[in-house]
Amino acid sequence: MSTSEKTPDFIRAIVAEETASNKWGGRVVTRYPPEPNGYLHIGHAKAICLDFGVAQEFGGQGHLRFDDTNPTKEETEFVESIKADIRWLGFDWGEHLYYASDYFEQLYLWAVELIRKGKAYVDDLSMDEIREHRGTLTAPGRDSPWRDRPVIDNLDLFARMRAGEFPDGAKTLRAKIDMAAGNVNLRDPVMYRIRHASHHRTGDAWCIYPLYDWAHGQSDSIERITHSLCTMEYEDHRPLYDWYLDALGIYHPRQIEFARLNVSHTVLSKRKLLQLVSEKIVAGWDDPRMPTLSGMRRRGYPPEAIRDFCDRIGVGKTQNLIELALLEHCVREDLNKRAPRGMAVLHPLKVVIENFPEGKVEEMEAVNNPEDATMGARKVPFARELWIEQDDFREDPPPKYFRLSPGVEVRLRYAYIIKCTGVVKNERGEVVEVHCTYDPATRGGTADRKVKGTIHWVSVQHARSAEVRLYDHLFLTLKPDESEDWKASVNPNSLERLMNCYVEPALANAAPGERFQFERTGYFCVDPDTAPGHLVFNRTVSLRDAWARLEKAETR
RNA sequence: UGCCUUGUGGCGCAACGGUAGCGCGUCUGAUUCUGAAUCAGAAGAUCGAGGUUCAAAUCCUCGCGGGGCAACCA
Repeated sequence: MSTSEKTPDFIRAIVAEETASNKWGGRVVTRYPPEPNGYLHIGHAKAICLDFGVAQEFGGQGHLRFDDTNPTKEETEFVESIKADIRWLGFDWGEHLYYASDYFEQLYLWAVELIRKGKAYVDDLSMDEIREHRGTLTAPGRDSPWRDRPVIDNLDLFARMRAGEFPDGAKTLRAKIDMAAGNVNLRDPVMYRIRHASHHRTGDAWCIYPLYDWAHGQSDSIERITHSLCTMEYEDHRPLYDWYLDALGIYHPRQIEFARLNVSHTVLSKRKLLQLVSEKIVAGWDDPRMPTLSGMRRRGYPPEAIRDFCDRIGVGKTQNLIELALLEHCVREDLNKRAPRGMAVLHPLKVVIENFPEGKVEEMEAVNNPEDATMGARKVPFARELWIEQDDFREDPPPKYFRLSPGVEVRLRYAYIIKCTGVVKNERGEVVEVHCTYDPATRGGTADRKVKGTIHWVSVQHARSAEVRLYDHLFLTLKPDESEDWKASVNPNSLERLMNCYVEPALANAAPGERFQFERTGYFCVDPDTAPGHLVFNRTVSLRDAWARLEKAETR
């Protein structure tokens, strides 16, 4: 609904315009082209939502194409995780699953064609020599001594490169463009390198592999992509993208670049993410603190919320830093209307209701989701001894504290109004038990007596114990990336494991992946570490907490 | 001292020569058996200087500032 009223971003505007002018014969075809060398993260989600979203909105088709041109870095494991993550996000490539490696033969033929046209040559320069000849950002490069090798020799040498006659790095195939170009990408870019390495899909069929620039545009062309959307760092590559297609005279898609996503309090570079995992700063790629899709899934972020987020951040060309708070807002908004409620006590404190008969149990009716009546209600057992949150009792309450304290009344959610009559302390003077009396006339729903506070609880004898993992920002700083020593700002308290929590019995059989709102504390998701007799919940995101703000403001 | 790109509230995105608007965040207040949600309201912006024009965020100059690019990575 919101999208229909929103003015389209510049990419959708271009697509709409070109659709209106029938530039592409009524087709809209996009592609998401990951390299299978790592896990997908929220930044990739932006690109995926854009690529598949645009195709969907214009009645076109989105392709998934693995850009697998570098056998030394890519693995099947990543292919599978990427497919799973994209499906989980909610997108479908239908029949259109492709691999750049499927096009190796065609690419080879086209390379031969460029050689014949005098637009490519075999170079004997070493990697270092090529770099040296390339010049610098401000100084032009120099031609390779092999640049004017006769076509016939180039043809012969290139065939022998493919045949495996030369060792790794001995020769390359280069496009003959302009060693003095201001755009460094145009200084005779390498098209093929020799790598005697086996590829995750083509095995040992090849020992020469195309580079990104040579593979990408031609793959787009083969698939008859209309709009090839990529991030800004490829902007300087567009002239080369266009050059190859024009030199070949084949179908020519339009490349459009947009700014990649940056999110506060985290890092989104594959290298850094890998470091977090390999240095065991986090538990793995799917650690709930990670900005990976697998991490967010485990944490309990719904795919709908992530898509909504990608929708709201927009698409532009300027450098951006999206506040994590926006993502959290999207998660809360989605979960608020869908997550069933439950009561759980994270930091337990025992309450004894002195005038409630020992051994007596009452069943209280609790609404499953006040936002959605169709989700029904459940029974919650109530007895003489209860667990409440330590934060919900203060022996010496500060001003505006609406919860339990000596002589003060609060409502127990869905149950009775109770009044604190006294406390029991241990030898260290800490309150270990709170004594109360209840008013039988105030049972859930009946009495309309006003009390300032309502707190949640769990019956001691019916409680199930659980482990709860609380997460905070992985980094303390807004832009950890900015610092050379980015790991210094890792939040030492980003994970807090509470081993001694109690949840209401209705939650006893929750299955991994199920999401709940624990009333007054936050949204939680059952972790796969859950085993029979051992419940584990991840806090997806806390509820907004006006009291915490107030208290924080007072302290300052 | 090359090439490409970009400057609108704290953050992100609109306004395409005609009253600068939206979302998040922040702050009030109402309401509430979740200090949640919801509702109402507030504060807060066009990088600078010149021009063109009745009128400029928008067009033109000149400054200043961000980002990217020199793998046989993608």
